Amino acid sequence: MHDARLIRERLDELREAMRRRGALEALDPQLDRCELLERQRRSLLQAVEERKAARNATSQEVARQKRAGGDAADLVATARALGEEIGQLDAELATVEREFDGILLEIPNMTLADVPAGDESNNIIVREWGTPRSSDGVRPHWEIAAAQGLFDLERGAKLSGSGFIVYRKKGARLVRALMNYFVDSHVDRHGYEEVWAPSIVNRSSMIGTGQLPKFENDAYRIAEDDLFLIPTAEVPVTNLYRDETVDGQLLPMAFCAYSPCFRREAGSAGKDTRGILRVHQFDKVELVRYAVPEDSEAQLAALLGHAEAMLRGLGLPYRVKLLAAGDTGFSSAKTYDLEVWASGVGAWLEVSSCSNFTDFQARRANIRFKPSKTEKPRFVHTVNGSGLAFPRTIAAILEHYQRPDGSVEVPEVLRPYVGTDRLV
RNA sequence: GGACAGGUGGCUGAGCGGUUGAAAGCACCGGUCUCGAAAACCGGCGUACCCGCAAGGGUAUCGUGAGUUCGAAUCUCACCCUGUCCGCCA
Repeated sequence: MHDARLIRERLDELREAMRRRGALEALDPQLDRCELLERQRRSLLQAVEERKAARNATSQEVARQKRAGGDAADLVATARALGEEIGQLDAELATVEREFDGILLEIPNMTLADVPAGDESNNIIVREWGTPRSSDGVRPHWEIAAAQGLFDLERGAKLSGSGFIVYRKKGARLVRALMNYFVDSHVDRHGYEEVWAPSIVNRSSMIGTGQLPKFENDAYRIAEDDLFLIPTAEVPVTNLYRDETVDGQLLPMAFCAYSPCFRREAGSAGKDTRGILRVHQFDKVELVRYAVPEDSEAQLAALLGHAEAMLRGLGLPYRVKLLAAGDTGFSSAKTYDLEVWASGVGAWLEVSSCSNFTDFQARRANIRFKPSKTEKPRFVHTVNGSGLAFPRTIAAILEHYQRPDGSVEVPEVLRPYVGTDRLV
């Protein structure tokens, strides 16, 4: 969420930011409306506060006179009249604020200066690592998996519906291996605090990180309790310090959490849905960092490096893509996608999305820090990214490491976890 | 799920419906003292928003939301959360 002052003082800047996202046309009427509401809000606020001040003074006078044994009937009448006015003005103010906040909650973050403007055709490949394997003679992961019995899509569909997978045998083992390899690496080598958080969160948490209110349809909701299945561990982990002020000396803070992720993927049927590329439930290890504003870009670079280290460790060729403003997520100010090369599918698959959210989430979730004993609290910057998402990583492994005999070589770093050097 | 108890400022902890933004203590900040520190003493010390160039002024805030009242931390209702006990259970 943006600072309401932005609407009053830097609306042009906000407009330009929306233009860079290609969202200005859609949002311009809302911004105009916001500007009007902001003015109305202030004038109503002044009017109502003036009357409240008068009422407070009158009430004090009533108290004084009653103590003196007097009759304050006329004062009480004045105060009551003020009270009625206040009631009306307060109601108007509430209406204006509700609409204002409603709009503000649905305006995306402003991207940083070095993010290219425009749609995804303006994305920039920042770097590539490794040598993509030729697709010649490489079978797609779903064929290999079927041959080896690694996952069971049919029975997943029977249990839950399409888009739910049952991993079996070495497939299941591979999931567990990735979980341990990723978490161990980030905790032991990259200095993250290990976190194991709830997979179900409340509405406030979802608003805090920006999933709500705009994207409620994308989440699984437990209506009875108004709770949501998390689409990523980013939600519970970022919200750990919601409505808190942390000691500035503790920044940066770094958290690493494995979690299942649940996504309705409403409206995305048919898009990259083959095999395990887009499913309703998958597993992911998430990295989250809290930073001092001046340091958030450095923290993003560090986090990106930690995610990249996983792909290098696995020996999977990948590239780093800086997303253009129009391709950058709602809450993000800057995002790098990590894409792994899947030779069987013949495509680059997104396995991580590393973002700097600046103070956008912190303002929503009210996460602040005190720079020093004497300074006022400021909003932290939040940074996060996958390190990594499992299904596409598994797809890439199966394809990159497949051998002519149909078996799959287990990446060196996973062998201790998988227990073998070949999936047969 | 049931029965009690309780939610006050960074912490502990007072608070007859009327100068209570809220006693007191601790913590913290500034100062005096000291070679320095501690102790002692003096002063300060929440947050958000509005008006104002500023000085300053105003409003709100005692779990959340409604309500009663001229006036609510104090009364009423609903909800949320915490603790204890019972039930159930991996």
